[in-house]
Amino acid sequence: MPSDLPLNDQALELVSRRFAVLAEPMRLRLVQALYEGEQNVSSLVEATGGTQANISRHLQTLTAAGVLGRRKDGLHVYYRITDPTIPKLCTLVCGSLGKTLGQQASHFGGNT
Amino acid sequence: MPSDLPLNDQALELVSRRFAVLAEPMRLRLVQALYEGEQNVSSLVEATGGTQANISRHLQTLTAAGVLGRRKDGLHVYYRITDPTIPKLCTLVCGSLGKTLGQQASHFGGNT
DNA sequence: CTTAAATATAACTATATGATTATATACTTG
DNA sequence: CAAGTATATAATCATATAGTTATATTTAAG
Repeated sequence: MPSDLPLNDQALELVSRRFAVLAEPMRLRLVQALYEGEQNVSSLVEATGGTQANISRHLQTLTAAGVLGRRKDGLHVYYRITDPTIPKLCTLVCGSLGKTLGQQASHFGGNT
Repeated sequence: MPSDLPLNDQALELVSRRFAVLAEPMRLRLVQALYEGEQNVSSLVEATGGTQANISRHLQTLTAAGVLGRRKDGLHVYYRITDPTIPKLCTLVCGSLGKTLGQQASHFGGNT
């Protein structure tokens, strides 16, 4: 827990950038696909339905932000989630949206 | 906790939009300022150092997203945090960044 | 060394949005 | 109703970035 609020300008910039990384549907799709474990780029392209170039760019964004890690094995490059807070963040947001939207969002709350 | 992953396209859109709302330093500054309790626009303008028009726009964005609530009292409009997950989200991100950045981020971890 | 496959990068376009300036709206007081 | 204050909105500009297409890089195999 941050001990001395308010955060200074640099800190706010970093926090907002972290949120921005998660503010794209395709990147969330990639993160989701990696919940089960590491996957190479081709698998992720197939899993997400994106183009190879676009997926590669998003993977780089996620990796640069420290969200994902990269492992190279021959021709293939495997990505994995390295920041353990990512699933927690997504879960928190899903829960919040589930409450806000109520039954319209059956994919969030699991409160059937 | 989401019971049936992966989230569909609409859900991903909503989650990413929620993250996007928090992906701006000025909006985080507003949220921070409201940690202590509700404040009117003038106070928030002063607290954040922004212009009145810009603050008003950001407050509208945050309110439309369900992050803030609005209460009108005469000439003044008071905003408050209504989504209890917001502080938790920020705390999670701060903690994560604190670990990643180490001592460079004395404003995150409070680990002095 | 050549070919092929997996991944990354560059160049470009389109779109979204943050900041600013000016103006409008809403409310209070006299 | 007139004047003043608090807040919101409109119009505009500048910038960031997601997606696409084409090409480059890396590695393995023959």
